[in-house]
Amino acid sequence: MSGFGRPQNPGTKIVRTRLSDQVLERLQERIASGVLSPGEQMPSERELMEEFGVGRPAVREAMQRLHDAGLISVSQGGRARVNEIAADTALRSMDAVARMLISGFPNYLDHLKEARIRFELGMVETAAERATADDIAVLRDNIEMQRSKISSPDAQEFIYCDMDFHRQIAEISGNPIYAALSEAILTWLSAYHVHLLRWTGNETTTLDEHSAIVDALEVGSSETARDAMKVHLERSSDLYRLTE
Amino acid sequence: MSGFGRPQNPGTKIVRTRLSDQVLERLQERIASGVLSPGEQMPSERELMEEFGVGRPAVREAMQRLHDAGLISVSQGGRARVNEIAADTALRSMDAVARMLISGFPNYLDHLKEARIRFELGMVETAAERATADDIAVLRDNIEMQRSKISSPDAQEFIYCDMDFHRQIAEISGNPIYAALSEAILTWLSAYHVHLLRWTGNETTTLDEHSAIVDALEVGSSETARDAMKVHLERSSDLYRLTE
DNA sequence: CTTATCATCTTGTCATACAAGTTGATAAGA
DNA sequence: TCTTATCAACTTGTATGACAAGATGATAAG
Repeated sequence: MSGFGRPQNPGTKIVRTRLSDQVLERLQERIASGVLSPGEQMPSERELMEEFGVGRPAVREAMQRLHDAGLISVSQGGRARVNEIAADTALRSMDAVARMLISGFPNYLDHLKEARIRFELGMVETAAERATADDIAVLRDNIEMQRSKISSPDAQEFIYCDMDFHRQIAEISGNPIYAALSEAILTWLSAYHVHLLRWTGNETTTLDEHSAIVDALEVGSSETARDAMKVHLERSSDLYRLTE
Repeated sequence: MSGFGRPQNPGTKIVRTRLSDQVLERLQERIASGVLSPGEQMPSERELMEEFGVGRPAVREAMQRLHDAGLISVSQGGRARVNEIAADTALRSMDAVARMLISGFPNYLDHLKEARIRFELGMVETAAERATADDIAVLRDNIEMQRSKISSPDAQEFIYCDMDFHRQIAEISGNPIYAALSEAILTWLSAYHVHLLRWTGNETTTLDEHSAIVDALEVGSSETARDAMKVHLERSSDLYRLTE
């Protein structure tokens, strides 16, 4: 758990930088600095290996890592394209590890649930400060939409509306980090509860709680919104469970 | 922004799965299921290419991606070792993208600052519920340590103590996700303020605010701790700035 | 028993070759 | 002239062989 922001002590062993590391660094620089702007720009592997004076594996591995990080899209036959970077790009790159963490250590699911509650409480406070009349209308529409799905043949439709509700609050907050993080957390949590969740009998309770939250957002009261969200999340939190 | 938790429509175009993708998936399965436990277990590339019936590039690229995700450690000459997975493993894999996001879009620094404040507020509430007498003692020690660094020749020593204070609160919360996220956010933020920060004249104010937070933690009052942390963060927030 | 040497295994890198997909130009047809 | 089909030239995906460089453990010398 040694902080990785610290300047390294002069006694640490030197790191062997592989060629692909250096190529990766150069390419990252170009993308970060905008020399390679989002679109169709990426040079071919042959051009890059000639330019950097390295073999194809070095270039190839660097490109592979850029692809894994979500910075570029590569497809057979065509040149690689630089993606436009966003907050969800970063989170997507840790998706696999996060899933392994949750499935490998069940208590991480509890930690994630706890973090999610705190996160949503903070988010709804921010949303309360910035919600416009249009935002309120969108949320009210969503509630009605969800109400219409109560007796839907596909039970998951109801849950998708629920997720959309929280997604919309994330957008209202105006912070793209919130939006991306909310999306990611919902994805990870839903991977472990969707298929065993019924909600039978709690649908109207959920809708009432959502309405209370929107009411608080409408009058711009952070405290009320936070309290309403807290009630909502702590009740429904029990629905996310690995076993039992 | 299409939700990636949704089941894919049956009309979407099929994905060409590369060989390295399949190898990666198999290896990820083995690590997640514990067949490959943390330690020295990883088979050599030759063994894997023979076992899976693919060429070395496919195996190699898969191993490379495992390395980038932080799941294994590879070194020239020796076999790859499986790392023990933790929350910071996941966050480290998005480090590069996060930095590009902040440096490329300056307003993301503001978004991150906002998110950090909300995050610390939630974290300190949790910490207030769980802090033990020993935890309080550690925090008090840290404050004294930081006080001794006020007139240190190296101004950054003071800041490192400050970061440690927040790091310790993260640990007290008992949630490893908080600890890892706190660490990561501090790292990203400090990359953009450490070198231009003076704090001259504010050192004692900082220490007083820290003391107020610890006092609240000691009596286990979430609300008081939250308020104290809010005062502290909103005052010092102005110190993080790209320009000006 | 300690230490130095070395054979062997490993990953890092390169070069070449071919398969498979994409793209744009060219030629045939309407 | 416009549309369409064909194809040549790129591109990435993959396999193979080769050599360099580091790590490891056994062996031999002291």
